[in-house]
Amino acid sequence: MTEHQSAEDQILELLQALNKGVSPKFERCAGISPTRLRLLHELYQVEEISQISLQREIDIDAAAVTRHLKGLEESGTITRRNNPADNRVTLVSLTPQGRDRMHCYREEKNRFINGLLDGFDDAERKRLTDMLIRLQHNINVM
Amino acid sequence: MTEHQSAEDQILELLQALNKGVSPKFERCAGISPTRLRLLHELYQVEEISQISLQREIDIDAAAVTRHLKGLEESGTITRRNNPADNRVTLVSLTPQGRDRMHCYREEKNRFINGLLDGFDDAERKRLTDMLIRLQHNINVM
DNA sequence: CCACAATGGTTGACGGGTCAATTAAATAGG
DNA sequence: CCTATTTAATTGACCCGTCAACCATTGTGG
Repeated sequence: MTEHQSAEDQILELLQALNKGVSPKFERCAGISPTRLRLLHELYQVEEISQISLQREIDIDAAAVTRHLKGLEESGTITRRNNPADNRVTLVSLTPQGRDRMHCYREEKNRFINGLLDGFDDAERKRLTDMLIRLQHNINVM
Repeated sequence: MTEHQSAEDQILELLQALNKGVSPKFERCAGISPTRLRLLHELYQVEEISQISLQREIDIDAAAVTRHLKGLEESGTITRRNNPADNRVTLVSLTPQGRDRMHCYREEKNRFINGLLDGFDDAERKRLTDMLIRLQHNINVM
């Protein structure tokens, strides 16, 4: 059967290899893990947000959110308090230092992305984005 | 500064989301994790191979290799023995049952990839592959 | 009003990857 | 030859994600 497998085959492995490369490199460049930066990015655009909303934005497990926030709280990047109107929810917000740090992070992130997309013109960036979206869609319907 | 960030920004998150989707879905479809299948795939094309060569092919940590092989050995998929010519290296090979199982796995993998690339014609598949390779390259030189 | 569901969050255990330290074997060089 | 270095593999500790169990709180319907 499909013996020209190599071409398509490669794509799966490329995706895996790519991700294996991207995250550590990003962390080394930006000084923060991609996931944590996404958390902070959400917080940055908002005064205060419940943990559950945060989780739904970021789309990772609630347990992972809890643990990241615990770390970020200890490092003085965020604060948490109970929602007086509903004692189940905890509200999260950036501390002033957290907001400060975001400026560096954003720059590093832009630098990183530009490096990653080096040699891609606008049209290619768009094509790449479209393809990734289509792949994502295909996975979702599987 | 870069305020049209959204386009490029998206790519990082798309890559992350994609990988988050691909691995579990693959495992659910194929009944084995992508990494383990890659290990078995290497073993499939060879009579016997040292752990270190295997590791270099797959490009994961030696510790991870050890643990995967331990699991695969317990499930009767592979066997290991010492290289009599060099007692440091252990030689790994598929058991007959392991070879059998690979037939199913390969089919499932092809099915999965076809699903993933649904709607991509040959030209697009090639373009995608090329782009992924370029991204990988960009990361490596960062 | 009260029992029962639903919701938000935390915790523990597990899989999968990393790195660092350790062990055993082989190889080199004085 | 014997020490010193390199090499292959293993182990332990850690990070990050998942799932499942649990707790507290809130909402709901008889």
